[in-house]
Amino acid sequence: MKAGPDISRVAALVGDPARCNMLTALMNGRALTASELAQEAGITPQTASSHLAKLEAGGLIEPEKQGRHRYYRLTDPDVAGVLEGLQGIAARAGHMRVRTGPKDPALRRARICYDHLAGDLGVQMLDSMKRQRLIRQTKQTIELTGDGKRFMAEELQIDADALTHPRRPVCKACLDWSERRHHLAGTLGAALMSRFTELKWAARDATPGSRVVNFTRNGEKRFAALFGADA
Amino acid sequence: MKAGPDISRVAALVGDPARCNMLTALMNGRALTASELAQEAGITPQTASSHLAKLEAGGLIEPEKQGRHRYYRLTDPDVAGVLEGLQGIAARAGHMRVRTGPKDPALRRARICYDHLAGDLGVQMLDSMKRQRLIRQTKQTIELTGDGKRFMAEELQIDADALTHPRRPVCKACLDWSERRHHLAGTLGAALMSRFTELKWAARDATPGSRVVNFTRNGEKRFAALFGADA
DNA sequence: TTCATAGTTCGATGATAGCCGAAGCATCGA
DNA sequence: TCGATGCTTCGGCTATCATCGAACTATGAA
Repeated sequence: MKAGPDISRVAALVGDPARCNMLTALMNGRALTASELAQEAGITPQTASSHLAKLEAGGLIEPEKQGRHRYYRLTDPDVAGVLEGLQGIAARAGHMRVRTGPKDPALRRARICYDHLAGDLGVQMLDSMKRQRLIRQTKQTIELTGDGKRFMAEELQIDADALTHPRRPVCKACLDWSERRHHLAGTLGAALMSRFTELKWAARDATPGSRVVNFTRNGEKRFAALFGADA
Repeated sequence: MKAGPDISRVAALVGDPARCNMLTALMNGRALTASELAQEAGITPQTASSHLAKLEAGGLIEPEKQGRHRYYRLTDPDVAGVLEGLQGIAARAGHMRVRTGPKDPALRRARICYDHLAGDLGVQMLDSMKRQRLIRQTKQTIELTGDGKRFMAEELQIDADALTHPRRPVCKACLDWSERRHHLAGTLGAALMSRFTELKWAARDATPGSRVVNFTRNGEKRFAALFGADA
């Protein structure tokens, strides 16, 4: 028996399916209202209120009052990091949630994972980048090559050297749950996603809280030209 | 309701106090028998057996049969990483375990966290570096100063400019659970640890899987000269 | 003021899951 | 072969906690 932070209390908070759904819904970084979170978790507002109070007391989420709404967001990127870590472990153990309701092909195809592109297209992009030797990935490391830097600058006007960040790696392999393979996270992953948005190749779905990313017809073509299966 | 890795199942495993005690006991990297873990968690062997089966099914621990004993260890450094992350969040929220009795003082004093120094000495080092203005840390950022670069080059023959890595920041503040304060991670943290090893100031404990770091008498003196409380 | 919406508090209920005693395997030593 | 030890399975007890209906507070709109 050792002294230390009481992990189990925090973990128990995440351990309830309803609360976990709420947290997962917040992983895209946006703040959601209590009602939205209740719906997301499939529970009544009363129950949600109780859960939200517990999550707040546990330091996992922070409220922000705005009019008669109460917006909640994850306290901290560290919280999102732990949740991602749990996702990785769960995926490896083969514990996937059973899909209920209509399966959402749009969500499988392209969605936001925190701030970068995930889903079929996200995985496809990283695959293509490796095939084109823009990114080199070994078992332990993943990094942008010289070719990759040039490519980012010429094709997408992204200055890779400007992406270094003290608390975040430029490239990070993020396990994609729908594909069970990696897609690209890190500051480069985020930069790519925001460039796609700026170029109006893609936009986040208008539905509040949705993580779906819709590509325009033109955007899909330009994306395929750079990162298509034959590129 | 979305599909995805079932975080809540994994989190619920950690969320039970008894199981959490077991996992914490395994965090030093050593493998323990079922009985030892039962005692560690303060429960009977029957109950422990049930918990261990669940943890194994959840992919958090792995058994190794040896005679009539069954040794368990954490599946993976990733698991330890998630546990450390949870510890950080719990510590920040002020949720500390009440049970005291520092069973492994060596682990508290100096241990490996991934590839860098953690524990009392790790925290002390970062503190000292900030006091000497080798590192500047704001709420959001942490970076090496000019003085810091010179110090690294002159005192430890570490070329800070060579430490830039596409996937990893040079400096990163990592929350230390035993001290509830930050220690230094990132490529610089790793470089320092490997330099200490090269200089034979410190070595990882010989026990397989152990995370304890043992400083030599001379190493401790040299370390204190650079990063001591009065330096 | 009056109504509507967002959110919370309270109390009762019911299911889940941790817990242990007892008994059952499996392995080791003699 | 026998007994001792380590561990697991089974069954029943109990406590916890998620859940919802109903009632309450607070903000905003008409």
